[in-house]
Amino acid sequence: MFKVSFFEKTLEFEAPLSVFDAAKAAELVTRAHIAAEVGGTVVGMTHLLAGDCEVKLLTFTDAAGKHVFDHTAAHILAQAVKRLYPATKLTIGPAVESGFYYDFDSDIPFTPDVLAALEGEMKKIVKENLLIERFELPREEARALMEEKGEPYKMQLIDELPADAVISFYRQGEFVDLCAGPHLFSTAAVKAIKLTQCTGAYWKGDQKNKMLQRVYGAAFPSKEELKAHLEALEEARKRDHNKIGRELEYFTTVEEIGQGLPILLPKGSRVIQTLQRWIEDEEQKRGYLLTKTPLMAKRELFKISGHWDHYRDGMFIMGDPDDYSKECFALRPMTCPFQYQVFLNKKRSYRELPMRLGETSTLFRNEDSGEMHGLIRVRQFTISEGHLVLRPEQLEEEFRGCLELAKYVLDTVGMLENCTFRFSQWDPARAGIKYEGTAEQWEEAQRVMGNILDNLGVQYTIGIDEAAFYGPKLDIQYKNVFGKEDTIVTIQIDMLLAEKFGMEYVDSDGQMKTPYIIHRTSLGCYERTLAYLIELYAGALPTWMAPEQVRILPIGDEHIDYAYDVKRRLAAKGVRVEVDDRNETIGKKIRTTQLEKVPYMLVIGDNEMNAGTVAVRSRKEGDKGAVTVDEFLSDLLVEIEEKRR
RNA sequence: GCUGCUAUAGCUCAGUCGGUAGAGCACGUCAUUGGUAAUGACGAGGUCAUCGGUCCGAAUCCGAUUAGCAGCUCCA
Repeated sequence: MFKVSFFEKTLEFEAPLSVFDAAKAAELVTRAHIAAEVGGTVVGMTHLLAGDCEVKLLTFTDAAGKHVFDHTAAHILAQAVKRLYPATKLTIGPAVESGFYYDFDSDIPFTPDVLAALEGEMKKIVKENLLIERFELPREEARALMEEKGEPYKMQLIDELPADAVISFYRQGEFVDLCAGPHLFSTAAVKAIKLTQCTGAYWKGDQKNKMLQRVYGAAFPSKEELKAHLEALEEARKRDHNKIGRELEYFTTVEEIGQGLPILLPKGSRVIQTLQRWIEDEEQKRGYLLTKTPLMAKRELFKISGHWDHYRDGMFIMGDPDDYSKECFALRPMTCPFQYQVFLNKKRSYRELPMRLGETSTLFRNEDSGEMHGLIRVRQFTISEGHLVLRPEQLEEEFRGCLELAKYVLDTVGMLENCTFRFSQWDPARAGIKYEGTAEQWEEAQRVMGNILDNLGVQYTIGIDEAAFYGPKLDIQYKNVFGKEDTIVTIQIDMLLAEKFGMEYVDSDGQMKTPYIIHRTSLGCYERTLAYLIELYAGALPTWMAPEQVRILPIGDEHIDYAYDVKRRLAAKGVRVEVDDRNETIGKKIRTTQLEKVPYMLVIGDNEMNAGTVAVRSRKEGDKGAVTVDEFLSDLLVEIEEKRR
């Protein structure tokens, strides 16, 4: 006898039975139940229960249930590929957030036509209602089976499994795949499938390995859900900064200037200027000293910093890097070695620390040609850079200050809700290759940083092998409208570079000490942040940062002079305002294209003139009726000052 | 850098079998209309991304380059 608890009710059984049968006995199972969680492990409905356990039934709406569903969809894809292109070699095919993918090694390119054919074959497989069975084999037999099926990648995967691993397979019809599972009961539940794209991906994610063909897809229990998913994707595309950022004239690119070198048009420039002035002022309030350092330096500087050894491929170098009879310059990829010179300018006392240095810093990185993307990944960008030179006991307090500033800044622009924190650590296996310094130094820096993060109550994930070459980082990750993640802000502890540059201060006991350094940004890089703001607000930026805050619309020729008078009054207070007099007498037929991107519109006509007012139309609140210009202006200035969203 | 796709007017796109280029919107002029997504007429705009090849002839076929997109790898 054993007990199976379904939370709602508990039953007792004598003989082992499947989750499905147990749930059926409990009268809990429906068609929607596609998997289960038994004692915290996700299993299929055919999983045998033989002892006391707690069972939670899963549907597609549970993340774990969707995962099982998508994984089965990936197997159906692989089966379809093997039917239509038997020579294809299978590799791996997991479920991912956006659905699933499967990587294939095939000589035939999977063009859109091929994907359509595969989709058709997948539908057949679903109709065939193939039962999905799990079986386990000892290592040698597992290997032999994969050899017989002609699957070298699967053989390699088997060889790499730990000695005590259970080697399981799943069979559906004629198709067998090495897989840990779990899976659906049958192929029939996967009612709606869309193969979205085919791209390249390296085997095991290693650039040195063969490039495979990755087919992405999405699958749902019903056609309606698939349709809704595809429509949501379409909506996200409408917010794509790379599309609307160009349409709304924030930026453009020019073939002759080159990849990753966007032109910021007047609107984009104005937004960035607004952000930059705000950040510089905010940092000044918080005790930062402003610096302005060169955009380039001789190779010798980067040799000291270590960039020459660790970052040379990512730098733009002018001159022959190997000819030491001549000068060789490089554009700066980072600000650190330049800003350190500010500290090194004279002998420093402990009384001067913490020294907080801030700079709006333009950097140059020679990214690989396939990496560039709109304003998000570029070769020249400007960052709200800063370095804090500290006594050891100031580390925690200053780190907290940096984190508070970053959170305040991200919260103000509205991005904090979509942020997560990542504690980026080194990988000891790459010591001396990617990372400088000793294991002791790294362990110490990471211990200190871990303590600080825990003391501050920061919820973070750990990213192994995500550190900088000189130290661990706290990366603030931003998730965009497509669900893609990028680092927006980073705060790093550096125990190495101060020593390399000979940075020292005289401590209270008269001894020379090496300071700690925090590298940090507050708003990250302006171009990338602008891109995310455009997406976040679908181009309709909050008033305080909008490139055009007010548009004045005179109705009739006789009001044009007054419209310009109102414009002068607003502009004198720093308001970004335009008059639209292009259709001065058109009246009814005023073009309103893109007007929804401007926070306020002032309509000037006879009614308003008689009352000495303007008719205010707010993007957010609609028609606000007639108010005097002074009232409108004072409310507007308060809204801008408060940086309301 | 890698795999796949793409490039025709400022934008969105037609252009069949290889025979010297087309629409709508936008833009300009004139006329017309007094309140929030589209008045009418006329006009201007393209070395079909660039370079090379095949051909009597290339927007169209082939190759290279450049740029853009998706993904991989890398990264703020």
